[in-house]
Amino acid sequence: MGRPPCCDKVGVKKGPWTPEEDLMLVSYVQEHGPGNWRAVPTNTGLMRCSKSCRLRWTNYLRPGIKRGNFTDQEEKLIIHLQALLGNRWAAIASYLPERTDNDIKNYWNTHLKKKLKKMQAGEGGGGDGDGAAGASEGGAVATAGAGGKRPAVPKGQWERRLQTDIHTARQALRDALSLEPSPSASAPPPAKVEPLPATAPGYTTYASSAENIARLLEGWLRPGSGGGKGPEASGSTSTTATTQQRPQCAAPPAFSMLESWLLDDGMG
DNA sequence: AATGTGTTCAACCGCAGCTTC
DNA sequence: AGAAGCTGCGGTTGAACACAT
Repeated sequence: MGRPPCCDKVGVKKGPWTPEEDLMLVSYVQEHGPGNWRAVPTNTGLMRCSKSCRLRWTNYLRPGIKRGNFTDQEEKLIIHLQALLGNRWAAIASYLPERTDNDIKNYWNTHLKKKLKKMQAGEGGGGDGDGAAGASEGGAVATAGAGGKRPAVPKGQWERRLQTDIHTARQALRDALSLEPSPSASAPPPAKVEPLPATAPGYTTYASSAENIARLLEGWLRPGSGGGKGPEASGSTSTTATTQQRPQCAAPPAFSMLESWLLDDGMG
């Protein structure tokens, strides 16, 4: 088992993707749908390993990805979910369909960790105005299992645990929102973040071209649009098993929708 | 203006689970 | 039933950028 053979091959390109490579990947996925990554380098002529292609697609090129600053609500949701689920970024990302697990992970490591530490220090460890702050360290370990790798939960139990997770997440979100009533419930969804302005930090011409590629796909993405091969196709091609399937290319629901889903008592 | 330090984030690595043969 | 291959995940790294001195 172990590493896919492709990663051992010499001549496999590494490092940042070029716009040309992005274009090749995007057009391939557009034609065949995501999945069967093993075939991508062969069929596209990309000198990348399948893993790299998949990563590039899911983290950057996949349509529907929101880039730029996290909103307060997203931040809050992440904090709570992290406290509940631990470092299971993919699971957390499934609650934020517009964000990638990598993004969330990075945001957690660079912003939220520090923020929570500060908050804890400021509160002298007592108050727990957020509730999640305290749980974020210990709780994470407890839930995520040793080492943070996928928990060794037997099949079936995993599903049940996921349901519990969802339930707990709802509870937490409800708590979070009741602690600090957000305007979003009735107000326009705050999640709509404009593409980074060209002056924004971290914005490069390269990023802009990738974004353009993603934009090109918007039409293809739209359900019912002529293209045909869209998210649905991806759903069918991707592996069937996992119970925590991310809503991969599905047109991302508005954040308020997600909230209402989480808060919806009737479900489950 | 030049240099040093800190921050951010895209990408890589290795492991583990699932599927296929 | 077992081995091999593929995919997905989380941790980590390092280059690029921003800010401070």
